Amino acid sequence: MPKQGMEPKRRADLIGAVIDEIGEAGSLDVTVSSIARRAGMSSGLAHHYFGSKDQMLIAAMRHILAVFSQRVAAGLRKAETPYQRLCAIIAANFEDHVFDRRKTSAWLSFYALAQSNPEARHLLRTYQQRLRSNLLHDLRFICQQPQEVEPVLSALIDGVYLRAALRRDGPDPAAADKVKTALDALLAAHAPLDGQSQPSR
Amino acid sequence: MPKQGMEPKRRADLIGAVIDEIGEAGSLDVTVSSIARRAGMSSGLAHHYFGSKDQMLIAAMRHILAVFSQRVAAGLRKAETPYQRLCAIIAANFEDHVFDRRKTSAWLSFYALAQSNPEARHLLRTYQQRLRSNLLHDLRFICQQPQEVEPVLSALIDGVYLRAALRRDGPDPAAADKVKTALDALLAAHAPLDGQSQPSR
DNA sequence: TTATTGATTGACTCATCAGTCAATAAAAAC
DNA sequence: GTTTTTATTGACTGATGAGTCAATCAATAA
Repeated sequence: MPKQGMEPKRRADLIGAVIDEIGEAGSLDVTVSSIARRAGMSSGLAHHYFGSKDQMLIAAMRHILAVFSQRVAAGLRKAETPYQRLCAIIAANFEDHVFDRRKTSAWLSFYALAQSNPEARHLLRTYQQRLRSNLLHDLRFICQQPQEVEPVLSALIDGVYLRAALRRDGPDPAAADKVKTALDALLAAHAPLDGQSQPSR
Repeated sequence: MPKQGMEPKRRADLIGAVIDEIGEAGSLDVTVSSIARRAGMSSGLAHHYFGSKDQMLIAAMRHILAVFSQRVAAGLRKAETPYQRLCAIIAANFEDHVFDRRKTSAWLSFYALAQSNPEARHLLRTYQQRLRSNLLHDLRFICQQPQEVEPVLSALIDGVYLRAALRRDGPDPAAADKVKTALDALLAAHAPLDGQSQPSR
């Protein structure tokens, strides 16, 4: 069995297993053994590659974040106007790739983890900053007080995500629309710079 | 020492200690012994009164919720117009009584707990339903699509709370304002029934 | 006084689990 | 063919912690 170059595959398998286990258990109370078993290896090997359980959790969090970033980037590439770009960012949060039960469940647990684990907290902050700068970039074009609108939009995205994740019945098709409802209202209230960039469909 | 009628005080002390411990640890990984020690009694006694650790956690959650409800009710009593009532509901979420570090920290952990513990999930749902019906009651007076606006407002409150709680530096005075910003924008966009009930200050 | 009840302790049991380690096996390098 | 490197196992250790329980103690009721 022992072939060379196993490391990347094993790491990937373990990360997948971490997400599955957390998603299924609905908490971080999962054992290294169960994770390893699910990934088809011994607990010793899991430790061999990740060093500690915490490192596995962090790696899983980082992975979810990476997939998410990738989806945002893909969405942005297709968008043309600032308004479309904003919609793309919003949509990315609730896309099926991102919003599957295992991942949302894990994500909620990571919120809790961020309170006690500095590395997890740092990752969360990174996510938040990226979201903020993405939103601000486009808001500047179509809104007079981007600084006021951005925090509202960010919080709303997280709130809608949180609630949908807690409901636990898969992707909510209306989720992104709720955010857009608010976005439109906020844009209307915070006078756009001119008429052209309005909800250009 | 053994006096009669200790139960209510001991239960209250334990609940306080649970919140303190979770707040300090930033996670549900707190031991019954440490909770009991903080509350000034033995671990055996803690079990005597609550039966299990989970029951202590649930009791603490219920307590936080009860305090919150009470603060909402107090706020509502002082409000007169529907708009003022909405503001009171929003403000209650970020009041100092409610938004102290120990409690927000515990609350985040409860979000995670709700994923695996049915009783915790039920409590959360109760909170959400109460919030919804409170908001809807007043939105009906000053908004044409209360059904559309309510979920946005609810999610926004949770999102702002979540983010402020994660930041971990005490009450954020601007938190409630963020929600009100959105509320005003939403009200403006979803045409109020008439002119009178507008942001009547 | 005596019996009963509720409060209280802390030692004990039992289980769980993270992390270690020595041993093995296969591939690759020489 | 021998050596080195890497993958891999699973038994083991040490620690921790939830929940139990028998025993004690004091107040109250009889």
